[in-house]
Amino acid sequence: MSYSYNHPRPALAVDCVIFGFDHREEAPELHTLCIKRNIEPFKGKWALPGGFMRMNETLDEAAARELKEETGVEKVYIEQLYTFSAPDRDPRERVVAVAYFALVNLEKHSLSAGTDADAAQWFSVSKLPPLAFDHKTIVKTALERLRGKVRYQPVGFELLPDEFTLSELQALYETILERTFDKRNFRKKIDNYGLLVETGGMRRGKPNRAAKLYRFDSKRYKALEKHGFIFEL
Amino acid sequence: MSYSYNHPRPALAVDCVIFGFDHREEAPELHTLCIKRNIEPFKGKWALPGGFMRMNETLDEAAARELKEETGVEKVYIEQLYTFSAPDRDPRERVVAVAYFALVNLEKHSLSAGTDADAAQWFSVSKLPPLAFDHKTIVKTALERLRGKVRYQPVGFELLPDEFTLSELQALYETILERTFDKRNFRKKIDNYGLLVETGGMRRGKPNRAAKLYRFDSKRYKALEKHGFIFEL
DNA sequence: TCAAAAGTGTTCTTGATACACCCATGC
DNA sequence: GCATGGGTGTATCAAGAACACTTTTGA
Repeated sequence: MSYSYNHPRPALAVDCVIFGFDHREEAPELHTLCIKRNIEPFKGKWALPGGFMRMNETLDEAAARELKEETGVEKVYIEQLYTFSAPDRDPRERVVAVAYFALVNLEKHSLSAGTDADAAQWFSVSKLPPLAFDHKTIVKTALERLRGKVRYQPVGFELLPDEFTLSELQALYETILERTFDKRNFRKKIDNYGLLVETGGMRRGKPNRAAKLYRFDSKRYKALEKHGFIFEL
Repeated sequence: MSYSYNHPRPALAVDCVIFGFDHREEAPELHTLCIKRNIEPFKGKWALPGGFMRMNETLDEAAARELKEETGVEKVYIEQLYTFSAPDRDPRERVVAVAYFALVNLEKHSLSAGTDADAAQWFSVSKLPPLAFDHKTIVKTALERLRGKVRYQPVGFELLPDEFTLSELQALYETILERTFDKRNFRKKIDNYGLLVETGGMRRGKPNRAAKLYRFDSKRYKALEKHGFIFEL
């Protein structure tokens, strides 16, 4: 290969912050999927899944590929977050990392495909273990972005099962935004948008009244969005 | 230099979208500063200022450095935008570009330092010339980001002189958001935030009533921000 | 004295907030 | 039958929208 430009080249990595939400806990919380490194540097430490971009793929493709290879997660919401470039972020040489964040339904991805339990694990974001490289900073940045984004775009639904109850949705927003909502007002607001449809199913199994299940009407949202509609919570 | 990793390495460039606002036109508009390329590829075409990251600097530093070197612009608001990685975005070889956007006061930077008039030029964003590489996409992405950002963060002030009139501020928001505001309601809202202070000066010179000048109280904003205050327009 | 933009209040409508009780279910 | 969360309505308050005239200035 001959280079037309003659410049020093950093290695270029992608790293993924995968957010999952556990709505079944008493104290629901956001979780992040980490993998245990089995090579140096930081061998044995927890880190974000990631790897190096190939020369024939885009960063988006690299992020999706690494996500699948390292955690089995695929076909989920994923978005470029930020590019981290501190010269010493990798102890061995210059590596620039393009970070992504993904939103997944934790139930669907509760650890199975291609990873043994010791190699990948969900951590609640408030109890992260020490992470390799600058991955703690990356997670923090991702959290801030998620908090900002969730307020004016309906991305929260990506973290829930296809069918969910209004209480689950409310718990999700309360967790991410670190505040509480009045139940009646929350339901009223969601209702007004007309973006949820009852599926007919009910969430049973707990010793209390069964809850109606809803799904997010993304077709309707896309239609509204084109006419300048802005989801805001 | 010995490499610990053995991976193909793309060249890594930074490109800057510099936004300026001309409030003196009858039809005020956002402008972008472009430079004429004097090397291949795309020699003679207009392009965003930019260049390659060095191995001992961060991307932020590279962006600020290129901005200054190529346009003389320095000490302005600048923020990382997005990283572009289409494999064929540079016709010669793989170059990944980390895009930044800067907000400047157009009057202060109306082309002088270190650039001849043929080498750098402001274009209104609705009348951009054909741009090199994928720079058109980059400008489009920057515009979308600016539009989103301006609604909930007081970044618009970066585009105005230190002292500005309320009409200028209103024209700025109307231009960026492509809508109109009622003059009285706009002033009321801005007033309620208490983030503008009268400087005592007046904008004179036109055959109409002189307008009071204001400046943005960024100290007060930072204080409010810490208490969870959110600017929103 | 004229044209052009600055400046200013009130009414109405809409959305946000606050608040408390009955209902269905599994154990 | 009891503990647990599901589900609902109304009154008040604050913010947003609609709307028109007088003032100051330079030419």
